[in-house]
Amino acid sequence: MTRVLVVDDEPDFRRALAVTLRSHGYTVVAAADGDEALQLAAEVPPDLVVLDLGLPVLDGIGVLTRLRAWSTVPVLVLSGRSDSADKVDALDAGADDYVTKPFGIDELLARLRVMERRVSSDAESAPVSLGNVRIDAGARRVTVGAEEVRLTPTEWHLLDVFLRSPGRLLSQRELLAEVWGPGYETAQGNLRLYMAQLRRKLEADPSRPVHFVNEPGLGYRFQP
Amino acid sequence: MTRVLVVDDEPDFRRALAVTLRSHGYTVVAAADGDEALQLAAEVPPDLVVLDLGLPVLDGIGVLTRLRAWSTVPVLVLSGRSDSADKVDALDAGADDYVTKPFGIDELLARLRVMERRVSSDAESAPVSLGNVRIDAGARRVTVGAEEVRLTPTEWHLLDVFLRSPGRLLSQRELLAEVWGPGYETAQGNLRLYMAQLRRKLEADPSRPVHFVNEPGLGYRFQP
DNA sequence: GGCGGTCCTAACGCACCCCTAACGCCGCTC
DNA sequence: GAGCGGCGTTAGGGGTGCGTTAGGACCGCC
Repeated sequence: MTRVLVVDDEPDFRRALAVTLRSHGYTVVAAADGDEALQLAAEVPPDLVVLDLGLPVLDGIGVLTRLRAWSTVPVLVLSGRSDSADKVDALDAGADDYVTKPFGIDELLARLRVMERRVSSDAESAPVSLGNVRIDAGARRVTVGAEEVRLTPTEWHLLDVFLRSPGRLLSQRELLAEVWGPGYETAQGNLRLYMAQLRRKLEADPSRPVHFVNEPGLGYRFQP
Repeated sequence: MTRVLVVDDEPDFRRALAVTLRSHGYTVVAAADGDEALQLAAEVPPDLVVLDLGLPVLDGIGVLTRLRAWSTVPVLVLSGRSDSADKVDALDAGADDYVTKPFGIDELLARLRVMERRVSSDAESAPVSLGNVRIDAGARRVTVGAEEVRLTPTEWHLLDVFLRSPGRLLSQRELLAEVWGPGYETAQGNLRLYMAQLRRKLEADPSRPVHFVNEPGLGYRFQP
């Protein structure tokens, strides 16, 4: 299920858009202003973002800039202004698409499908096996041999990030920003703790990790 | 240099667009009809495609469909029709963006930059091969033959600088300033040390370097 | 109110990485 | 052939990052 974050300050418009998106199979999270949007995006990272430019206090470009500091989620910008300079500013600030109000809902849905294609082509979730450890991320289930192992929400969150980029080295900044949200990039002790937890539960010999390897000074790598 | 394939049947428009794109640093290949476009795309795969929908014989949607059979290159569709159904058709057929004529050239360029961002972020993980040594800077991973070689943070940092400018001679001042920061331009012993480390880990015969060559009195050169 | 579970902070060894210094070698200059 | 500067190599000490443990704060549930 694709999760969409809708950011717009007009309650009626926001609600109408949310209803339409839900009727087309999306899971919708709505925010009324920039701060709420950033907070929601950090707590439960969405798959797509629909962002209105005309927000009070923190405007759309501001939201986009701060979001892009740690996230690469596709963002579709909505705006009442069709001025070319506005479009260029938003697109160069990190937006993936720009639609001017009023717009046809069919076009918006089609453009969302384009962004969805890109996301889903990256993420494919099939069960992973490490020796006698089986990880089924979709079903939120881990079994070691015959017996089941329980993971806490934070452990799952961390494991998800690794499953998304197998073999790649993930810097501590990336991991911290992804799991604990932006602003927690300095809580390294936390990351060390949960890496130990994952290893204790998923590695055959936790003191000699094979699948969750640390590269000193760089970060951690998940080896399937 | 980003390669753009421009497909449009109107010679004047095609030429004008090509000139504009070239003046903004793109390498442009132009095609006047669908068959020529597909042939060119197959011969020398472009990084981006700008496709007019109103082509004779094989129309834009047809080109898009055949292209998508084997290529995932980003495609920006141009069209004189602003009808919502046309946009939906093109986007669902595999287009990444849809711009209606007449359009502001600034907007088109901004939208091309968006697609360019995506291509370059994917191509970030393009591994480099030196003999039986494989360097994947994106995944932070180096393998010599079958076994993996670990590099320290400073070694990676230094290697990154070389990978960014292959074949170019880099002065010691440049290297020192880039890796150790400005002010460390005199710590040449340091640089010699880490060059030795890189050679020991990446050269087949470290005492006779082939890829990391010193030019006495000048600096070092990376030969892929 | 008691209790199990989860999450976070702080502190302590230990290993490893980075830097400095010194020495031998080669090629260039005179 | 002697002197010199630049380069490659080795060894050792200081510092930092990592794994680990213990303890307390917070929340939901019985």
